[in-house]
Amino acid sequence: MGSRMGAKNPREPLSRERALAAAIALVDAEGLPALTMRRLAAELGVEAMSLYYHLPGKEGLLDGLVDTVIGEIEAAARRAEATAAGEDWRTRLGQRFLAARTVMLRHPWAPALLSSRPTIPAGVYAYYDAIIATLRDGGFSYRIAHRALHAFGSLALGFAQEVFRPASAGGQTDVEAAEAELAAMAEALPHLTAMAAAEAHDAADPTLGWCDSQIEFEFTLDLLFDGLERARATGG
Amino acid sequence: MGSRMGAKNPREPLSRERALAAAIALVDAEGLPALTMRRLAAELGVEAMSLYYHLPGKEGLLDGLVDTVIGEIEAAARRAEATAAGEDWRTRLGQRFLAARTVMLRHPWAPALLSSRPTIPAGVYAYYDAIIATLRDGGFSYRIAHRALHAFGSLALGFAQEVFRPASAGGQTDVEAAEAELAAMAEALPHLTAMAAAEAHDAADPTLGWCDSQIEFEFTLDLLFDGLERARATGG
DNA sequence: GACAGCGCCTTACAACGTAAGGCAACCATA
DNA sequence: TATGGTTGCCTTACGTTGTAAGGCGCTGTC
Repeated sequence: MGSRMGAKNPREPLSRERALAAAIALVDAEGLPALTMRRLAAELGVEAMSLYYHLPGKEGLLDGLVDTVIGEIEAAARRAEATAAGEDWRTRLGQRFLAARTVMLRHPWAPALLSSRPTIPAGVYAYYDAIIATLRDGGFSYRIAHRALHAFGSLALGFAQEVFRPASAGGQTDVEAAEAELAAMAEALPHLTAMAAAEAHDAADPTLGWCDSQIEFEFTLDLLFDGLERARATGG
Repeated sequence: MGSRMGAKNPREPLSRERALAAAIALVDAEGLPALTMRRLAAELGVEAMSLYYHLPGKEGLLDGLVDTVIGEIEAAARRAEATAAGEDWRTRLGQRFLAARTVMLRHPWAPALLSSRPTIPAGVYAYYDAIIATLRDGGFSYRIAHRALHAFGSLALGFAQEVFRPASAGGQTDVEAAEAELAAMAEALPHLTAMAAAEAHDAADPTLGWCDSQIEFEFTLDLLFDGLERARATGG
């Protein structure tokens, strides 16, 4: 039972970075609710209170997670906009937003966490600053740039708006119940079910899981960009 | 100490409705974190466990809150669209969205609660169904209607995207610290501060609290509606 | 008048975040 | 080399949360 019995790697010394990395791994794997101080500590082979020497409480931990994600987004966006250097404003912005989206898809918990934070993380302001820069570069007034930011909304950070989420996401595969539910839905929500029927990309999938694809994201992007271009032309 | 000593109103008999009403009042007044089972029970002059006879746990309580808000939105939207009957699709939809927004402004906690729910509330589908109906009535294909729903995103439910939230919303009025922070910001975020300076509606307000007005909401609405109209014209 | 059950309460428990303090190992200094 | 402070982790304990289990009084019915 000697402490520090192992030869190499006698438990490397914990740190904010290690804690944050473990937290992200944990949340990626098991979702936000799984992230408790005790659980994270266990994941690091340590007791809960030990975390407090490297992190200012749970709130600070969450702030760290947010900052890390924003950092990833910022990095991805910068790369994306670098490869699109010289292009017009909309392809540059589009690349930026799509890059942000890939990060968000890697961390599905990020939107919920970000929007639950009591204050807007500092990194987000930097991100917005870059957007405004691109818009200004594209010949937009501050006024339209401002409104554009609002219009983009969470889209700018890569949030995918999932209109339809499977009603029972858990391993529920009660077929007859699902069919009954579907029938009831068809009566109560005629237009929605008609749309689903008309739009179902893969016809074999009755779970309404056909949304939130890249297509929708880019459609919205084009919609907004077109609108902004016209707003600029008519002089905002 | 006789129980039931009061003459009239000997504590009317609790019910799901009374509990939900009290919960909404509580959350309106003190925010979501204040809503605990014990606190809500106390507000009703009752013990915590008594709530479980009328509500299926806290999750069920939150579901009830969501349903209530969606109900308010639905009612307001129906009224709005009724007064706009006969108008074209965009004024009808616009009225609907603005009505939803007034409800959301009454319940600032609603967006956070709604987006934190693990499954989309049933009422939302009904709401979307009405939107699709209006779009179809306006001559849109299901495909564009589908994409329109995604493009609207949370806007359809009246969510106001607050790009800027006061960094320290608490009664922090440390003037010199705020000024120092502002100066640092001007250096780190030149475009954003320039925009803020150019856009500040009331010049005396340095807290960046000049966003998220009705104007921005309607601007985005017009942007999207214009775009959709053009998408319809070119045949989606 | 016995009895069923509704409505509320009491008690208790596990899990959470975290305050307070302890203890071993290190490191600089005298 | 002895010593005292600092660092890094642990132990214990507390208050708060949601809620399972069961008790107790009132009310209505046969």
